[in-house]
Amino acid sequence: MNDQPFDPVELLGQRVQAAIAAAAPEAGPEADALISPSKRAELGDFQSNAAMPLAKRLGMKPRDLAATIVKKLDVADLCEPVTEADIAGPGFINLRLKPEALSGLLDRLDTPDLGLPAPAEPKTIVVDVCGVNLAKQMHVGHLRATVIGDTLARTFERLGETVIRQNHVGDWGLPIAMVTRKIQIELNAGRLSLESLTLDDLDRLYRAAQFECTGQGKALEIAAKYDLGPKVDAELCAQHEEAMEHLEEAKQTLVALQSHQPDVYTIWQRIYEVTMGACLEACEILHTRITEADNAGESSYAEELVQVVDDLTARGIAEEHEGALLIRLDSAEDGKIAQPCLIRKRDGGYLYATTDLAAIRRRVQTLGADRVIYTVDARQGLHFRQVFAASRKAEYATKPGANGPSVLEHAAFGTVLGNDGKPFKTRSGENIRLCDLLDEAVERAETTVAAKNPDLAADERATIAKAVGIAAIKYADLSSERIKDHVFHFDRMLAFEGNTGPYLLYALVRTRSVFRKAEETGTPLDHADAPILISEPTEKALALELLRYPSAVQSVATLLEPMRLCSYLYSLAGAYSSFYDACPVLRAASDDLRRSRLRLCALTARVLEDGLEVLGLPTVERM
RNA sequence: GCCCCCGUAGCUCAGUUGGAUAGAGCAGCUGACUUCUAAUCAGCAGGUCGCACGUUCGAGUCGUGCCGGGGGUGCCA
Repeated sequence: MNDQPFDPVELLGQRVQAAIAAAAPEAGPEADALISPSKRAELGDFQSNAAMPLAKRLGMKPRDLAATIVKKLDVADLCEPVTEADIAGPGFINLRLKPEALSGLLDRLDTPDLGLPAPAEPKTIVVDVCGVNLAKQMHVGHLRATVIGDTLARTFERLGETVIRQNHVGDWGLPIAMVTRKIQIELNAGRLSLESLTLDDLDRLYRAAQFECTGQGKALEIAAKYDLGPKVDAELCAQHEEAMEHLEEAKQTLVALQSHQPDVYTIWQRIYEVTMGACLEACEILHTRITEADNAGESSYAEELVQVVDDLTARGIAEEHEGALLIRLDSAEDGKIAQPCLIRKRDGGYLYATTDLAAIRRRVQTLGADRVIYTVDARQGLHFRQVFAASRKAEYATKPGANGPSVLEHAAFGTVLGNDGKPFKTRSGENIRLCDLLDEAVERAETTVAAKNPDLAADERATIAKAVGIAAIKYADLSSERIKDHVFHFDRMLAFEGNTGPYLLYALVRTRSVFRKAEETGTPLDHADAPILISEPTEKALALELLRYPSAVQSVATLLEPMRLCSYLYSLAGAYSSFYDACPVLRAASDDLRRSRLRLCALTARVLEDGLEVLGLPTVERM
């Protein structure tokens, strides 16, 4: 009974398609009806643009074809009569829904799943999120990888797919060995204790270790390049030798780490604990569903790298070049890539591409991914093109028994900029700690909440501020196109006006407050099965907006653009605000009208709630 | 050098596979609160869609070439 589409675009699409088939059989069954919401509300609710491209293809006059389509069109149950007068411009066909048809469609949307039924055969989607590194503070880049990744994962969960989040923690390799060694030295010198180790300690020591082991090498190169003289060279050479010694020790530490030698491994475990503790705390504060269970760090692939490289060598996928091992991609069918994918260094060490190949193998072949999505900085673009092509060449991207490779996608995001248009950093060029950023957002939100609503008790105000601050910061990240750089601007995201998280939270609060008020005043609330009456323009606009919800969620999944849902919810919130302003609900002219409007409010509330849940924004009852 | 991304109102951003008069918000201006939360709504003003050709009945959207900004580029991750 509910198998008919409720989405007017789909429904009218079927009818127009049938009309096209009757009007121009030679067009073929694949002819698209090209239905979209009308650009000009005064001309109709929906329009079909099908006649123009089709007429071109068939060598007909578009208006003539449109006239024939209109003649064959059977939409009497849905639309106001469609005549030649509804053909406009070069051949647009304007369609206007009958009010009772519109309320019928809303009835069909108003089900527990809100028009998004679970698929018969769920797909398995792996989403790579977070991208944290051991011993380093999280910053705005991690914010994007975490927030966008989690929202994409939530979207697929909402659509009923099987979702596996993977936190590919950078927890292995030489840089980690360097900091491990550094901490070992500090411990032995009594300057540090494992018990009281903090992420700030780690962050500081990580950079110190980097500097010790590599810092001077670059300086020497520069000195040589600009010929700074023998004294500078000698000085730097001495330091360089020292760095080489440090590096050598770090390599030994790496070997010790790889063989799980207890004294070193214990330190590594503690580093892991401290870093991941902070990371998971941030994930929780950010209202994501990322947990410890999603951890699948580089260290978890350590044992697999030898197998992978042996396998690739044995099958001739990888070849040796000047002592290094690489996979050539310049003849690959799926996009030639000039730069080969390097999987083993001359010194025998593995690279991050090696780990990523092992990760694709596990994700597709063991976890069974039909689609793997990487929410990672756009600057990694070439790397992922290489790794994706290499894994397809090696058939690691193909599920056992499958015909072709699973879909591998880099959901690339741009850089977060400061007000000056340069990457978002402190004046001295340091990364700003994510936890400080979140604290500041919540603090600022609390100030505003206190100003707007001074009557709130302190604890409720704190709860609201937390939700508003986090919603603001997340929404700012989700509401523009992923690939574009975006400017981080506290005042704008927390302004509570315009296209912001707080505005959406407020819209939801307003839908809820109607029901609270109704209860307070003893107004009857029996609206569940009330017939929806569409009379006022703002009611109609709201109804049309509500019907777009399922396709908005779908488009996030297709395009991997949470912005689609943000725009939709913003537009829905706007439609609701206009409706709320123009149409009295509790004081409506009749009981029927009040019940109809209450039902519209309830449906709006459910769609808003559901949409905010998909985005992963926390909500509140009052603001 | 080669490759990728971005360029739309003063600012921040939308603009579905090419469709009607390029849309929001902020800032500016004008109205609306003894009223279901004004954190709102209704309206005004604001544009050489980086530039130039091309394809098309039709280009912000597709193609080519420039200009400007950013990023990447086989032994870091």
